Amino acid sequence: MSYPFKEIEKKWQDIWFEKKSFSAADEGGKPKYYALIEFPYPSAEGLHVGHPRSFTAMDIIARKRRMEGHNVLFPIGWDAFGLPAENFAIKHGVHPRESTGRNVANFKRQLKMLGFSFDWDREINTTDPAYYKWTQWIFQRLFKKGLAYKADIPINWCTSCKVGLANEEVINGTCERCGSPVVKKNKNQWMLRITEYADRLINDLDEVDYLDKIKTQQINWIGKSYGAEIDFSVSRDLNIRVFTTRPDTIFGATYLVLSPEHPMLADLGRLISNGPEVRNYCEQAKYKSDLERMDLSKEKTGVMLEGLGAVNPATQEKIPIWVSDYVLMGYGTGAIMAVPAHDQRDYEFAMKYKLPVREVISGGDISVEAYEGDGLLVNSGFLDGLNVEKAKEEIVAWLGTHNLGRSKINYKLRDWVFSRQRYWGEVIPMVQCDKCGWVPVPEEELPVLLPEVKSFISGEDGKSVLEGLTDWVNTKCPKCSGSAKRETDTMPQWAGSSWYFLRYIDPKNMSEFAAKEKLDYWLPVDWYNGGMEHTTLHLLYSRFWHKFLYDEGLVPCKEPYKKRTSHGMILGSDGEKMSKSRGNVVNPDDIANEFGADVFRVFLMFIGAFDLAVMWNTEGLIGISRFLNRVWNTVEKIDVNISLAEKDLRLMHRTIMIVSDRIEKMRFNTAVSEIMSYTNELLAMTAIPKKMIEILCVLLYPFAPHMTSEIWENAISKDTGLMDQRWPEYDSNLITEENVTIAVQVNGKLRGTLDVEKGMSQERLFELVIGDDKLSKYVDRGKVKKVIYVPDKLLNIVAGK
RNA sequence: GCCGGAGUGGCGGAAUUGGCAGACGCAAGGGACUUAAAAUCCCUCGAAGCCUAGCUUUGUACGGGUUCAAGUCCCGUCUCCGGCACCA
Repeated sequence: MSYPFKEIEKKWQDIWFEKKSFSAADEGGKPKYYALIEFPYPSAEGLHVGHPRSFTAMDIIARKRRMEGHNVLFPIGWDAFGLPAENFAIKHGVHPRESTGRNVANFKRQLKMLGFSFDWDREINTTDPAYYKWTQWIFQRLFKKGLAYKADIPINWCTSCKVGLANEEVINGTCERCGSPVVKKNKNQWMLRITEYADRLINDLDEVDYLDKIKTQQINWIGKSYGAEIDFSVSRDLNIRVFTTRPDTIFGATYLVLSPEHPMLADLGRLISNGPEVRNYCEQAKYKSDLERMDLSKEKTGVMLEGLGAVNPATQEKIPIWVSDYVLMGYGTGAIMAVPAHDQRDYEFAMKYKLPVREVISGGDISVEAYEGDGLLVNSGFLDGLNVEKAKEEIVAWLGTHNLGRSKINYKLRDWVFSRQRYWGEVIPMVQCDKCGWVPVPEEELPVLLPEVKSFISGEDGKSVLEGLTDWVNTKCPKCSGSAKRETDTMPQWAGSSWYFLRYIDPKNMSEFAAKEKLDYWLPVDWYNGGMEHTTLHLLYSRFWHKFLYDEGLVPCKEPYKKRTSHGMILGSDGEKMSKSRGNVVNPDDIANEFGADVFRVFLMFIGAFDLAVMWNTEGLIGISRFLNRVWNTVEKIDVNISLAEKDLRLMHRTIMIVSDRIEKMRFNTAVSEIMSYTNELLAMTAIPKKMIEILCVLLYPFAPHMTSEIWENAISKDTGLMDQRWPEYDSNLITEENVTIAVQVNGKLRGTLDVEKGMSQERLFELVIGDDKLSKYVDRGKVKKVIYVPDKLLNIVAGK
């Protein structure tokens, strides 16, 4: 008979909710512990099974920490601004506030149904004016410190969403959300100077405990590289400045290449004989989508600036200047010195346009491909005979003394495009005055509320909904009271999520984003788990904001998250990403209804290694369901009169050790299998000492809190609740068996096992082998060359033939 | 192309630092209980072979190597997944 999970789960959820069992106090004698999961976007589809995978994991940590005597903060909220709600509004005319509200209610129901130990008193919502007031406030502080600025730059423009995208939202030249091609478009945008923090975002990774691959991703995304800027003279008063990481190859620089967007092209136009051709090429580059421009397989294209040349400062040779879209304006200086012998991209370009290739590093075969490795310098004047590293130093010094160049560090990381031409986001709290320029809306007027609108459809020309609200847009300058216009761009979804973990600390504070004493108490986040897909952008952005707030003296620590882990995705049973169109979506409601929340939770932890992607397979649920029923049935065998035998103690302590360890290492699948084995052992007994059931309840409680709480109440104690129990410590004297099984090998081959007492000597063991009927036949005593003994584990007898 | 990660029975997956490969679970087969079924419980379960109470050989993507001993370490190859991608 299966246990009545419906009643039990409802009962305990009500108790927890009514008693506020998981509300965190902002002080107290206990050590604090801040466990964080990524707050979800409340989509119309409801909870994805990937959410409870992460939530259950951190819920296990949170519940275990409470039992270990910590004051635990485990909060939840809603990252509720964003495109889907707005797209829904465009389609159905429903205000995003309304649809978002509905979705939040549904998510809440689902999360409660799964029994997560969230502190519901601290629930936050990024679309709540009381929340976004502070998002706007932080933006203004960034502005006041010169870290937010407007720039007229080519942005990524999604042709379908009609919205500017951050570089990070462009996937292979297409829009991350809708997959449409992305083109360049000039737009005056708010930018955040994240590049100013690039070094600190790399260096401070030393202080935190993130998975190595997460650190690597952060470092690679920032993309720091060391090189030099070098000036190539074009005419008496014109220089082209290039950035290169290989200044050592300067003697092999046989031409220069400018990006089609390079500002200098306007000036150079007058000096060249093929101006129209060049202009035409640049125009075309502009209208190419990123998809086309980034297609690596395509042949490189370019146009030479005819009648013009630059002087290679090392060789004094006059070399041609080209324009090509393989050089990007957004990196370095937007101009390069091309060294075809030692850069594959330059090599391909030189081959196509029959440009000279000059070897300056020996070691490769430049008739086949560019050689990018190390070697001795040749054809390089005073650098000849040096290796690459030494030559770099020499040439940079030489360029410096002749005032032709200097060493320079560059980053792949660009400043953060912070503007969106959208309705459903935080209004950027700025006003533009003809006289005073950009002026922040006075702090006491924050938040700038998102105005009500009738239609959510943006203009054909990419004009946003807010731009159409003339009454709202026209306002007075806070400084001079002259006529001024409000900013109509809104913030990206990354804004609200860049600081939400701070608001949890003091969610209802009306006068500050969070009180200092509370921040001092709770920060940093002790453990933050989330999806691998957020380990570059969200993590980088929120670290950037946090560092800024630290510089402002508003938070007590440099890094927001002490420890960061990531869970793998849950794929459909077909091994594909779950999606409506594939029809492979699993609805948590169905699972909870049929099997119960506890089975669902334990199953999610059992399904596979936590950090790897797993396929959903419904069959496995039956195994977990049986397991929990078996646990439920253990109480029938409780015998309060029998005491613990030594072997029971050993089993218990071993299990405590392994389960504790596996939880901390997030190897939940093996923690569960260990509890299963323990349960199997218990059920094999004719009578079970009560203590052993107690331990079973405690160890399983973080995974299956409802049913273990019920068992505890029914069979262990009515007075003290399970959640108030102490997480057990193990006795290291009791974790090993007294008797051990030794694997006996002859010449590395397993020939049998021997059960002996612990700590037996090699000599005695060897005699036992010789005396053993089954084993002795493999060993010819006279021919034994060597015996290898791993105490209490293995004996390997090496013998000649 | 570059940077990560993975490849183990019919399936999901175990195997702290090299030390009994296949824990735990699913599926399957057999048995008990039952009028029957479901549920539950017990047994078997990588492959091949043989003189079949057992024994032998073989086996962790593929090919080499190191070692008394390799799923684990080293070299090379293939496949899959994730991230980045003309970043000079």
